[in-house]
Amino acid sequence: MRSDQVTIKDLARLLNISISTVSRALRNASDINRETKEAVLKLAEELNYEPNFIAQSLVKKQTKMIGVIVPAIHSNYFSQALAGMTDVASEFNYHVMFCQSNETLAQEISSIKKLVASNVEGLLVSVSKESSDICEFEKIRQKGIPIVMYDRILNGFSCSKVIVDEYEGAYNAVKHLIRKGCKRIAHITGPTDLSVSVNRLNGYLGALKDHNLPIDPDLIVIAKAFEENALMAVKKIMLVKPAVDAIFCINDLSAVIVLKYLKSKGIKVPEDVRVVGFNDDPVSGYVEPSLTTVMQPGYEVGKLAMGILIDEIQNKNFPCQTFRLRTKLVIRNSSK
Amino acid sequence: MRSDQVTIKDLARLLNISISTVSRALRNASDINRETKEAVLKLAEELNYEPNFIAQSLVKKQTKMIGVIVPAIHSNYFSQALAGMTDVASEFNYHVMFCQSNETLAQEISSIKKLVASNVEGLLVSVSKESSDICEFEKIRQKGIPIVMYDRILNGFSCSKVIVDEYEGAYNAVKHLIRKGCKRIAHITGPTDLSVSVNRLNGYLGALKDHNLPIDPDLIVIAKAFEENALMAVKKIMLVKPAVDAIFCINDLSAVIVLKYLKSKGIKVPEDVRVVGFNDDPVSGYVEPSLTTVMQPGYEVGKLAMGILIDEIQNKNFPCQTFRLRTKLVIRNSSK
DNA sequence: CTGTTAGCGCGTTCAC
DNA sequence: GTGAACGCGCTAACAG
Repeated sequence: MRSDQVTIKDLARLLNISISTVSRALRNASDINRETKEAVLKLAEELNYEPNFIAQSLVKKQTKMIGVIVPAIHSNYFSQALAGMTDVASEFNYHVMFCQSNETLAQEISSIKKLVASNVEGLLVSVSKESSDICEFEKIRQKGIPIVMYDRILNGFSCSKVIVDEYEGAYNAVKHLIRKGCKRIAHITGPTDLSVSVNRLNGYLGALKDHNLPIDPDLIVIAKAFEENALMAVKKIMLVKPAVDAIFCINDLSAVIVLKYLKSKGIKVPEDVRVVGFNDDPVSGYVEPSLTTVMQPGYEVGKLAMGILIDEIQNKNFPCQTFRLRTKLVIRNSSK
Repeated sequence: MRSDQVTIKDLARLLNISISTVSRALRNASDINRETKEAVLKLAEELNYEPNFIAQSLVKKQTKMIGVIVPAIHSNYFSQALAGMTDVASEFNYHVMFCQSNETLAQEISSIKKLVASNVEGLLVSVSKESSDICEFEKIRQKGIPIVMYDRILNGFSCSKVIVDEYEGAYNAVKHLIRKGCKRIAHITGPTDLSVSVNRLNGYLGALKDHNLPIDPDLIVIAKAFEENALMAVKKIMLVKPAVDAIFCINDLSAVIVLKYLKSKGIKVPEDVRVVGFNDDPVSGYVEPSLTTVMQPGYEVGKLAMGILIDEIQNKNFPCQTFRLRTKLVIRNSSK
């Protein structure tokens, strides 16, 4: 912090008036002489006066800073969300400080502590894959710091939440496959305790059920670490008899691996097997054939979450609501 | 900011000692009785005391905050850099506040002003495609706020800089093609006033020259908006006689489009034409054939830039240096 | 070793 | 309308 900065004290001295008068003039208070006010403003302009944010924070007890926890910044989806957040924040004159949890609980906790110690006025968090304990978040709330969870939420924790309707997204993806005539639709899912997995799996199951298609447990394969286990999953799926005619994958990167494998085996997509992913990762537009996928509105999630949080900061005692944003099915060649 | 927070005042009152003694105990000062210190620490622990960062900032005149300007957060390269920055920052107990310029000068300037008004101790900036004026940055420097530029730098502005040796990266990519026996190597470049374009083009030219290959102007095609014009560029290139046997593209997304086009025309990669991209975007591992490309160490750029900036903040009058990080050629199937 | 005093830059009473 | 005085939570200089 530069020490040569002009302060209201300087202005007061130069104008031969008191500090508090300067303060009033600057803050556009009501009971102030027009002339003195203009004089102050003029001098402030000339001297390039800028209020000291830190000092203001100290006395007003508000930092205008919001902390954001992101599992992994390099994820396309989360960086979109972050973009939405920063856009809204700057609109309301808030700043965002963000930390990555890198999907570990330890980093998540230490990040939260750092942000809180920096006096953020609110917290936007998407929990790591390891997180399931709400007690750390309870502590924060007890300090009176509002929390809004986005995307990866903790069901046990009561706060406003912004999520994507993954159930509907998965449901529509599978419905699309059914409409295309698919009858043996496999699903590559993730760990059973991850909400992402559960929601998408349920959407898959719901669509099959609503269209009177039997549910074959052999067609549901767990890829524990998503794309890292997708190859094994697709191999397993392709051994099942009678043969599948579609594979709905938990995310795009898994789907890309599936596409590669099928191609290597001479299995034609979409003619023999249709494939659908989830996320609308940029990659899905580039693979061959291009990948049908479920678009999640990351930017909108970020915008909405930040909007809600700022609301909660400004009017305390906001009701906890859960907002569910809708996905969009992006149909490309892998399911045509 | 919560008002119910425990302060050193509370601790002092409860222990019947003075505020400054508490402060000393907490800060682990030398001249303090072991017993009183332990008593303070114990009570602080019990009451869950946490120092008020804002108050500390005000008196110590340091906010421990660093501002980062990123052209576009969703770019894989920049999000990597950001990750590197946050890692180093947290190691040194600094926080990062970041803003996107979205590649516009207006947003860049307003972001900088915001960050400065928030009393960041230093600035890490990668300029937008529109920026060429150094005067805004001069103003910041005059306030005594150190600036380090990374990746997209302004040559006219004197400060420490961290860049990637794109010339060498391009040179090595083309050299690799030459070693593979290519003799008619085309290049899809970008706008002539963009440093990215210039550096990579020069690397291309240098490699041809050093290997005594003629430079054919017909083989150098400008794709003004990179991938958006890549299709036109490759079409043009494929019309040239004698036919090309390799295409070196300014970035991966352009290269992917080139691959698609060649495939659609029944031209085999790498047998008929070899293709190389730039960036090592995740997409390059997924396309078919997988794409040879030049990896830029984004994470390292971020780490180094943040390290230098923190150094400059801590010891004023640091010499301005330019660090040039090396790229790595990632050889995949498109050039095998 | 400890307490007193004096700020950091600003907002907010309260008299005048 | 304006100024003096105080406080936000903390550090630092100085006595003792």
